[in-house]
Amino acid sequence: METKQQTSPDIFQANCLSRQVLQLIADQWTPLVIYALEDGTMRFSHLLKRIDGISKKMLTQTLRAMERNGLVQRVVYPVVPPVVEYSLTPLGQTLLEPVKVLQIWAYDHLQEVAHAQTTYDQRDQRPLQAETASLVQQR
Amino acid sequence: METKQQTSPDIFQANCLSRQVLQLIADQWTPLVIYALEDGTMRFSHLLKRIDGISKKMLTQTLRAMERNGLVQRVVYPVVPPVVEYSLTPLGQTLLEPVKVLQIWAYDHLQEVAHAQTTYDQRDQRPLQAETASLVQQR
DNA sequence: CCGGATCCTTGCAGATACTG
DNA sequence: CAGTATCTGCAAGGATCCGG
Repeated sequence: METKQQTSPDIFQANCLSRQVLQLIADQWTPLVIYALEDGTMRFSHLLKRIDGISKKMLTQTLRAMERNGLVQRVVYPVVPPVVEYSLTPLGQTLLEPVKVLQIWAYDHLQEVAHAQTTYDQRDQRPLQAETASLVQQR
Repeated sequence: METKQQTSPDIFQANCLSRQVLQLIADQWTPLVIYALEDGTMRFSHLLKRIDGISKKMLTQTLRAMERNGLVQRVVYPVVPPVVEYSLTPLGQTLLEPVKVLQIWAYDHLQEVAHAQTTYDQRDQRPLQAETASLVQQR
């Protein structure tokens, strides 16, 4: 009972905290928002224009979650019309590097992924049976 | 005509290929599957047990997508009961490093995220107006 | 029995309209 | 301008059945 369940060292456990944290940033928009805020502060509407394809609702949702997780800071200026500015917190800035690593990977392997998809879609229904199947019979 | 629109250099464009590739791996389960296959080949049922919380359907779906993207190789042994083994392709192995970077970040910043969440949930409805608002009036 | 296809329910995401 | 509220459609995801 000395090792509490709450911080399972095994990321494959559902109750593992690092897994839960990982899932906070493993969604469609969070990496893009982080990347968009790299240069500094941005207004809501600017983010909305910058990140092509995101809806107002999704941006709000994503920013709220990120704010809750301490990744972005949200500052509201009580003027009319309202001005709301978002920026990365120091914690959020530490995510820039990991996110960039992912982005660079994506860029570097565009071709391979595209090629793999084409190949897969072509062979389509071909089963690709293993010719070494006989080896496994003795299981 | 050599530089087609399909490869927009700006990741903020929806038609940017690197963004589309990025979204292929930015989901709940793909990073975990990659991480689970680090050590080599695993059977479907083993993955299912190892990755706590994933459903059979989601695992199938995730593995199919990863196979299509060239990240994993799927080998079917036509025996009864069926044996299906999955392993990372060379391309998939190049993702191990980026995924690990993310996972390490998550582990390193557990506390900060948890603390930020607690703080956020406590102040809850407090608006946190900016006291520097007057500066902005002149916008 | 294992892997996965099929149904069916539920929650998520988009569109629109409205408020401060 | 920066959200919130409501409705609606679709797809994620769980439970169940099926083929081999």
